[in-house]
Amino acid sequence: MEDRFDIGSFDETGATSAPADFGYLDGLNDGQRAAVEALDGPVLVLAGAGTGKTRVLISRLAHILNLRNVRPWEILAVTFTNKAAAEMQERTANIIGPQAVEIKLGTFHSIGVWLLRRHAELIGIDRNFTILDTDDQLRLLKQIMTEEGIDQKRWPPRGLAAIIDRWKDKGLRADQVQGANSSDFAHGKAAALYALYQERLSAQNACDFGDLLLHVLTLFQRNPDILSLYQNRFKYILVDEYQDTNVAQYLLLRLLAQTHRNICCVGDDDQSIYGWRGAEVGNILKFEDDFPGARVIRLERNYRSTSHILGAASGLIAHNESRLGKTLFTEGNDGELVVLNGLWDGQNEARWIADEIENMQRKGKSLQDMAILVRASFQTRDFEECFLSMGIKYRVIGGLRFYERREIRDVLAYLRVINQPEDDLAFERIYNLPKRGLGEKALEKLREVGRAENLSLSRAAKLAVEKGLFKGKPLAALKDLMTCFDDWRAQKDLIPPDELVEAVLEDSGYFEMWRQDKSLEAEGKRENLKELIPAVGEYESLAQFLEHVSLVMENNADNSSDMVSLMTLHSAKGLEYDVVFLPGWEEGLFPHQRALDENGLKALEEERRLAYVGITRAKERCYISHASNRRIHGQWQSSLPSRFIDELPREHIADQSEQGLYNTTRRSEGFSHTSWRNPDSSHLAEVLDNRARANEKLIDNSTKPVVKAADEDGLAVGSRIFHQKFGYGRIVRKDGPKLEIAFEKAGVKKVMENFVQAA
DNA sequence: GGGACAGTGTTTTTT
DNA sequence: ACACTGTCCC
Repeated sequence: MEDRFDIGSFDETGATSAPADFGYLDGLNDGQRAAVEALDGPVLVLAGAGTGKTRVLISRLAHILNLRNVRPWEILAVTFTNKAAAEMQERTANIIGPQAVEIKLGTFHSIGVWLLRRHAELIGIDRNFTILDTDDQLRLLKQIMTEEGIDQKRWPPRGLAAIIDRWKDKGLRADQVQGANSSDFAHGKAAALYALYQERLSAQNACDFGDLLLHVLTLFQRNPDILSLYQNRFKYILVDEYQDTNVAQYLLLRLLAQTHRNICCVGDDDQSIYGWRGAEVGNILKFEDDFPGARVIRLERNYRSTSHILGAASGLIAHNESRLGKTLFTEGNDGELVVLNGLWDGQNEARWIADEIENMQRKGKSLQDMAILVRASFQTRDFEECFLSMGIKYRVIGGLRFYERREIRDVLAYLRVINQPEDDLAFERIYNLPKRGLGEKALEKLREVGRAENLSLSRAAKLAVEKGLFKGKPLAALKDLMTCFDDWRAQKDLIPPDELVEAVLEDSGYFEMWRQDKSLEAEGKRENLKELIPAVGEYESLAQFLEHVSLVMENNADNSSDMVSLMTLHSAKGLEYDVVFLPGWEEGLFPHQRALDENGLKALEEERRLAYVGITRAKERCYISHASNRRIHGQWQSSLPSRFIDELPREHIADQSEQGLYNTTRRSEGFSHTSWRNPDSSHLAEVLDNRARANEKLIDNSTKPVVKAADEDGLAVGSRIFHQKFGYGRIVRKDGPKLEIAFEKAGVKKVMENFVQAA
């Protein structure tokens, strides 16, 4: 497949000879049609949620091939996820036939790898370089920090990883951040550590994910001849989810589009939810400046949701200030109001949702058309417990992927060393796994040899054995391991990759290790290992398999049986369900306190977009809920309804909340919003002020004590109490351990007995 | 080299 | 609460 795309070798003779079929244009609305037909020049398609964006992209691909003298491989189509790429590939093939596979279509990263493997030598690495994932990246950084004597308690390696990632997202190489004030990490050593890290990566012939883009950028910037090859080749460029591009990706696109200027970016600024990992909404906001003369086409007709759902979502997102602004409309029916409910705690919330699910199921709705979308993954737990006990089938989407499991990563490390002897990280992972009596000392010796001879660990190991630097048990162990590697490498291109993996599992003693292990999880690990073999068998070579693994960490979601889906809001982007439940709309959780602490108003807007993404996933019914009490990190916490609830237009909402549990305006001075004082959040400050003022009123008429018989703890209706979070208040109602309390500052709330003390 | 213990940090996630 | 890390000691 690789070299079919070789520059210069392709056929320039003309466009498709078959008579053009324009069937894909049928049924497009005006906006969609305009977006499909505006073939030349820069085009920005602002495609709101559910407006048929993918259909437009695919029709556009077909239209280009039909009308312009262009071969499929002269079109570049970029997506963010493999899933999106696969979907586009498939749907395009349905329209234009087998030539669809010749379109250069993939994720930014897979296209980066493709380019890098062709021109690796120009940026100083070998074409069979290894792609490191986050885990390897972190281990390498830890090593470097240890060597540099940096206190990893004070400066967590994760922090450094994030700093470097953000630099790479911005398209900044180590030499471009020297002396950057960007970070006082480890007393300003971040830039130097970044440089060291890059040195180590090249020495190991490895790239991290950021490099897959940054190296290509460097390649293009330093080799104008290479750049122009691709500038000429790619006559049409299409970009999906443009709002998620980071600066490096944007720079790459801008370079590539320079010659033909036929670039079409499709995105929705209101669905930009990845700012925290370097995405720049700015890219979409300033498209017209970057590509002068750009046509901007808005897709505003929503085909997905009922008008109440759309109304609720639009009303909410209208509270964001930095947006291009779209007005989505639907010609579908009103449908049901968006249901809002406030509940006592997380369990009740789960129970209520479970009941609703069962109701709907009884009315004939299938489970696979329903989803529960949460802000943070720990929230799925209450639901899992509840569904398990009620016998509702569910599946959790996201979480640990197959290739991230420890036992799989261990085997992958073996395979990586076989494939690429320079891969020290992989070598370190397995040189003593299973235990073969090689410890820290042995590794240190190998490192020394490696440094002296400028060799990688696995090469140094071989040399050390030959030179007789080891004795006794370590010698035998190392010798044995080296013989194994020699054998495996010799066989690597002679036997199919699955057989090689089997050999590795047996010869290395790795599988045996789990056979010996009598612990509960060992069986599962063995199962996973066995599952790995046929998976590898699907590839032609070991190298191909490894590349697939590092780029396509697939979420093998089993779509076969009827289950409710549970996932985070982030992973729900791009999906749709008839019925969507959005639990946990509480201050602190959603919007997430930590996001607000770190990024203030900017984060608040991103959280709001996340809420918007959530609501717009729903086609027919949407349920939003919040709980007054929730256990977070083992600690019970009371919380207020999310400010996003206040922002939902009432005309689209059916509030089912119990009286007293839910009041929009219960915020006041002195608690919950103390932790973020952003000077430029005046708008916010105003909102908070309004809420506080409303609270004053509420307190006045809610503090009438009604005295009843005293309880054994002295907690009776009418008694004055103190609560950690809400301050002083008076009990107005009591139901076992559940108290309803009129707080002096916080308004009326339901609280558990054990959270208050008599005052 | 492994087991016991203390300490720590718990948003989101793709590539 | 809980899971994961690092450290200490045998």
